[in-house]
Amino acid sequence: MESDKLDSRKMAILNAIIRNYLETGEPVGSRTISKFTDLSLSSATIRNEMADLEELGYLVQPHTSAGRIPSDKGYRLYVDKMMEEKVEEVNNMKEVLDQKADRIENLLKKVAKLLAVNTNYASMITTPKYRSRKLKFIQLTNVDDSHLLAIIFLEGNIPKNKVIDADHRYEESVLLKLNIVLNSLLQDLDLEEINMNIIQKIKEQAGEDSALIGRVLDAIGEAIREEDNIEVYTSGATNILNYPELSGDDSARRLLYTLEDKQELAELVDDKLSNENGDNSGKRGDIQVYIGNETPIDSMKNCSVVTATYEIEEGVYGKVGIIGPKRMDYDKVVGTLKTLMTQLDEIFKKK
Amino acid sequence: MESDKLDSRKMAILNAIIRNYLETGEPVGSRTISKFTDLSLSSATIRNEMADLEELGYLVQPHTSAGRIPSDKGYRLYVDKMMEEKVEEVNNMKEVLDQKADRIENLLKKVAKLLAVNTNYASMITTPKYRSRKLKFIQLTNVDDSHLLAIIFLEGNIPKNKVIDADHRYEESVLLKLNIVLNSLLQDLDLEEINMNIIQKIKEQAGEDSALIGRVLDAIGEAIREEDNIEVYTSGATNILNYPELSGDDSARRLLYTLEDKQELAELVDDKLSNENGDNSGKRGDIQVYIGNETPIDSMKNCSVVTATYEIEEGVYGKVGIIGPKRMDYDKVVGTLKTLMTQLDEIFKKK
DNA sequence: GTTAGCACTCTATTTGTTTGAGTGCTAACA
DNA sequence: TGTTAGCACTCAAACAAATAGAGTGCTAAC
Repeated sequence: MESDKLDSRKMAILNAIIRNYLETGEPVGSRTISKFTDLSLSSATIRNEMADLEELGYLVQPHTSAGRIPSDKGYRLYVDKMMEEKVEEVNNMKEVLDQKADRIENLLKKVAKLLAVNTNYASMITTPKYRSRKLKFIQLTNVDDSHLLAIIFLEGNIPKNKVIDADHRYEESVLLKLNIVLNSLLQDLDLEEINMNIIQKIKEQAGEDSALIGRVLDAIGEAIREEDNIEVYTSGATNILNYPELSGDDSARRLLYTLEDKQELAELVDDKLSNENGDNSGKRGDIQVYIGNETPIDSMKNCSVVTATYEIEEGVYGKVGIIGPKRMDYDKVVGTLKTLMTQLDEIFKKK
Repeated sequence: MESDKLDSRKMAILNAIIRNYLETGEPVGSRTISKFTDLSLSSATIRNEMADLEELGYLVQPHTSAGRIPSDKGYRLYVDKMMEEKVEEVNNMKEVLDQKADRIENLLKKVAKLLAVNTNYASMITTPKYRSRKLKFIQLTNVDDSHLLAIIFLEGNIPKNKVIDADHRYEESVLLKLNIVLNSLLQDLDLEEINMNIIQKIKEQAGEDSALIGRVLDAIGEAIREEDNIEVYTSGATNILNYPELSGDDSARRLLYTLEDKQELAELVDDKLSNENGDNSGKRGDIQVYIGNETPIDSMKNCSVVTATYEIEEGVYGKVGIIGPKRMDYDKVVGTLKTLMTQLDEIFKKK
């Protein structure tokens, strides 16, 4: 039994086969490789080598009289050892990202679209995940006779508005007092730290207006939870339909379905793609490639998924991903993501 | 030449054909109708009638030796004259709509999903369109040494936050003064009414802080424009793939594409579906049915689109739509939309 | 006006045939 | 011993012909 290590000729042949298949999408035969490469070997020799490569699990034959196509293992080897990382120019990246995006959401949506347009695959991007948001600052203001507005600033300078029902109009002086009480006791706390003890203190200090406090705390809770909720934006989902190997069976349908239900997708991505902090993932700038069955998301088992982690500030990460057929242009996708990461880094540092 | 008016037997036959076709999706033949109805006519007679109906343009024959299917004109007659409007129960509607939805967006998203799940077609819903938003109230607050927060209340009690760059920290008293100036001069104005004249006045009264005023006004402009922007939420787009008559050619692909690009879709819906205020549309509770080519949106020409207009408050409308194959279950869809409209009305009145 | 009957049309399905790409194996070669 | 030419073999895809079945239109009789 041969060792699992491939000699350089086998490597060259495998490389040629995969490159050819990525381009054409057709099973590639011995004759093609014989001409296509400068190894100057006859098709017969290639055939022997191909048979070996198949036995070793790097290639697969769709049927007896067809050429070979790469197996997942083959792709894996290609991605790990053979891929040439060229730096990818990304069309319009500069213009798109330089537009002022007041809200991070809008920036993320743009990024997703940019990726989809540039690669012709589907893309997705999550909002960044904070460990747990802390309250930075809260302010109550009169709106009308029966409503107050709570402006809630969370860690990361994110303002949230919550309208609160009130039984009557509050005097400015009362609001001022409440604001001071709330801020002095709640500042820099996250949800877990706001316990009964603290709540009790606030209510005491608030005196007769303690009824309102409950509603204010609810509003804070809501605001924090909302912001903690990871969201996912996708783009180019319909690009998937361009790849016959996916639209043939109902892979494409299932994939589109997953991409459409953002709620579920967010959970999947959060659970499955971000979870493996142990090994290689999670470090900024790193790119992960999931090939076929390696993908932890069921409906993407017939695809490859390439993800990257962006860092918006110390310790606050989000995920970007590109989903395409297994025969995706890995060089390009990885290059594109790397370029994007660099650009995003610059943008976030500036802030 | 016969009159275009159909006698009651022709009506009955056409009705039977359409109903049958809606169910099965297969061209329906004379024999089927002969048995299916209680007209007790032989297939030969039906055949003669069918030939007439075809000549009159209500039916179409895909090919010589096939049964007939309804033409757009046939569907139109069906929708106008034959449809039986049963009141549709909508699954879970109560539960879903009763959940407190603090933001109108969330309610709309839920409605879209509800419709898609209940009908098995695709659904879309726009945010309501205000004529032009007026400013109700603005308040500036210190955030830190180089930023202010502008809380901008628009007509309809919509709070918007804008963070404004500041060169230094402003004294509370200064902010108080600015707030008063801004509110006294800008209250209840829309974008068009905020003209150079007014801007000049504000700057005068603001004195040395007039530099800031420009940025504040920009923020107001942005807030109003953002809120004026119609957005569209969709759901169940992938349901489209369940209908072979659409996924056969690339209708489905084009439709999915349209539904994915919310930006473009919003414009289309706004332009084309809301535009015809002249005739029947736009009145609350009215249902419009666009069959095939009647649809003003290109990528939906092979579909039928059923829309309704909801009213969130006096004069403020939005559109809901259901997109499905031409052989959609019109009775059900119209019924569902009507039920929904009633429910929404209740919700909005409560507010 | 209605209907039975029949010839006719056209699609969809099946079956068989051909073509061509590609393989594996063997035997000869350097 | 590794490489190659040659050949028999396999299989999917493309094409063609045959068949079955659903449905029609028309005619003639009721």
